[in-house]
Amino acid sequence: MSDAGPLVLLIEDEPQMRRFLRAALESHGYRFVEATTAREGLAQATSRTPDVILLDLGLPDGDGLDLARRIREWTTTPIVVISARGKEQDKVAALDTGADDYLTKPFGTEELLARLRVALRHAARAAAGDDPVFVAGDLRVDLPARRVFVGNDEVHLTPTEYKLLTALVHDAGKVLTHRQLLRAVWGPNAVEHTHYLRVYMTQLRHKLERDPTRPRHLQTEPGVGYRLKLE
Amino acid sequence: MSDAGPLVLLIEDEPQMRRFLRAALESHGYRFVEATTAREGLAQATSRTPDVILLDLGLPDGDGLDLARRIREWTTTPIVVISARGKEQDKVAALDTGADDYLTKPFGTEELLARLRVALRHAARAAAGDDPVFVAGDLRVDLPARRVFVGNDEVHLTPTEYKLLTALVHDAGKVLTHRQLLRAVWGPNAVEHTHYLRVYMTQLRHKLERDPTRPRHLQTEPGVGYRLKLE
DNA sequence: ATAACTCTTGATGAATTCTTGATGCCGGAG
DNA sequence: CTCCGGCATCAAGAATTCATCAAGAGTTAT
Repeated sequence: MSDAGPLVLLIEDEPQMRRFLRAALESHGYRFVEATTAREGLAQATSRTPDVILLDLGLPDGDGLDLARRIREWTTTPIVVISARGKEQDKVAALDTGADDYLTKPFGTEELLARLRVALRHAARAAAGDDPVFVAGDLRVDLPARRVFVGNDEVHLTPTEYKLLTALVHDAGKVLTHRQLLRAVWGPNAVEHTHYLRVYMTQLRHKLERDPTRPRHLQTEPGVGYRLKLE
Repeated sequence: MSDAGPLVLLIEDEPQMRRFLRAALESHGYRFVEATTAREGLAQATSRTPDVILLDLGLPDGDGLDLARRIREWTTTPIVVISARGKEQDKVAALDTGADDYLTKPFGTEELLARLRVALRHAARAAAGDDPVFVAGDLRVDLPARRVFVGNDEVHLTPTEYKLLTALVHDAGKVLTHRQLLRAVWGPNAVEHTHYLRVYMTQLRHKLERDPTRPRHLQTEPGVGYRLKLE
């Protein structure tokens, strides 16, 4: 966080609300970027890496929740949702999707700013060691771009392969049990299908390891699970 | 990762609201402690180290905000404020004092629970960085990552070896009887198979001790059991 | 509708781990 | 001094868990 003020990404399509928010932020030393669609919002989130994201759920293209989910795939940047819908169900859905706070319109400037401060407080505390690009040896996983490289070559992963890899990246260095991985990739109902894991680990190794027989990154912990080796 | 459910400290004096919250939490697998005064709340916060604190601002003795401030002096445990006062000014004051969320009465059970989940998510992420690691001399056991080091070298343990070691770590310094260890590792049916213990203690010593003949960590208590020496 | 890609599932040999018995050591008791 | 019980160690077969190949089912894109 530079001394130029925290950077807020504002994803909002209504011009009136945008003007209101712009005024509130500007007068309090925040820098901000704007986006008026979900697509644009996602692009800005990846390219500008804001300190906090202010997201209106009622966007013209696609669901705001979907956007939140997409963003949460690779970053923990706080998302503060603002919405006209005040139903409890809406709040629960947004918060469980990964939003960190939920404000119902209309709301006061001061409350908005206070909740933004809370979000930034959290972000500051969590910021240490939160690199959206994982690197270990010749392996590089770019979460925001959803791309994977070995050396200089990009490798294509299927959706399942990628999910498995991100699960490992998320707790890189730690041992993840079979159950943990299965739950993360195939959902809570597949917790017993250990065989899936074996098949996909072999495929991942064939794509990511120089010598799949002697894995340097994707290590198996016999009787326990797997882990992604750091360094 | 205890499966007993997160521990909530509930600081609330109104009996009716307390009953409501108790029901909401209980039916969702939370454990909780209660306090009805600020003084008691502070005491519980320090002694029980809850995962999240649910704080009503309208306490009989002293200001709830004061309590929040006192708690924030030494811990970042999430504080979710619930209050009858819905003025913007109140919210701002609470949030800036260190509260992580602010709910105005009346509120729905589902929203409360969702916001609790958010708070716990934050706490979990904040805690993820620093693993509680057991250390004794050159022996280091990182339980969350399931990794064991001797000096700077990581050693690989089989599931059974690791279970045995964690049983000893769990009561480090104390003597564990043969029966206790056998029950912990092999289950209640193997309580007689003392031989298992000998075999695995030998293996553990070979992996963890500089000189397996003269163990510095894994000490045998003749006729009783074994213990992991602290230091 | 077709083709290309992805996921699921079964079969098989390889690798690791667990169990079990045999053997030797040491100190105390007879 | 010798025997005995508790302990440590070694090693081999049994049991479990893994890696890998391949084929058919299911999906998605064109």
